[in-house]
Amino acid sequence: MFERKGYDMKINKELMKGSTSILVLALLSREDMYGYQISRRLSLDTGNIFEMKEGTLYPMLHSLENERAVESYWLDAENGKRRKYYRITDHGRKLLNEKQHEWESYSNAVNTVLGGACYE
Amino acid sequence: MFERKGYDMKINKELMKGSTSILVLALLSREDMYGYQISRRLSLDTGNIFEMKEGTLYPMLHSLENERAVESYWLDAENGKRRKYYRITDHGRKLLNEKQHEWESYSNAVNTVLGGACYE
DNA sequence: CTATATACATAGAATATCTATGTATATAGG
DNA sequence: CCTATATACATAGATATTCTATGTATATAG
Repeated sequence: MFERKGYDMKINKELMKGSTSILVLALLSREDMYGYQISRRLSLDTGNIFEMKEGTLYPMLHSLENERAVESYWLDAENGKRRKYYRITDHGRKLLNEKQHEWESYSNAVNTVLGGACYE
Repeated sequence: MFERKGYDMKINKELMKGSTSILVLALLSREDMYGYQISRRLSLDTGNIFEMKEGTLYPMLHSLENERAVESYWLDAENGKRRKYYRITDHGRKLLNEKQHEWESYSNAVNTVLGGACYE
């Protein structure tokens, strides 16, 4: 995660904590997706800023399912692979909405503090 | 941390991870401060969104000092207490600058993904 | 036939923050 | 007078999240 190709941009992995599930829920709010697709889409949408590893993504999808924020179903792809699709639930949408408000409060607060920073 | 008074707004504590040191460095970039003052200021500046606990703040100040991002010195206050002030170093300012760029990339990426979210 | 991409999954390591606790002094309230 | 609260520093251990490493399996490209 956080290995930008070109000019080895490295973002502190810890920044990611707590917001990964928001990202996944946001993607699923638009369309059903399967795990591998989610990880690809995240890299694509963010110019490789986020590269969510499978060791992070799959356990998270399972725990989102446990808390009834998403539901899953299997489909066979034309390429011969089995794909486990995830669909967001009403509860999941509510959760996403809450998390988005949290994120706004949080990022505004960080920007407020950083806004006063002095570099020399 | 993250207990907003009025309408028990609770922000996922995990969101904080990785950005706490940026906040501390940003405050110190403007003026020397002591630990207790930093924790108060953070609460004040962010409307109680951030309430950095002492168990988080003091160890972090120590590790920032270990990596030479800050320096400390003791002063006696007029109220009879001893205060350990922290001063940011040149290295610390460089670090702050880098971390701020990381934060921008990161928050832009999150906003990009959230921007496409659909709530019903 | 071997490497790579796709596709799912789990166990254990690493790390950051929190909770809980400790010390000590000053001040306000009962 | 005594106790609670605020100030001010500090550390040990619990908790939680993500990462690393590894595993399975199939299809396709070279």
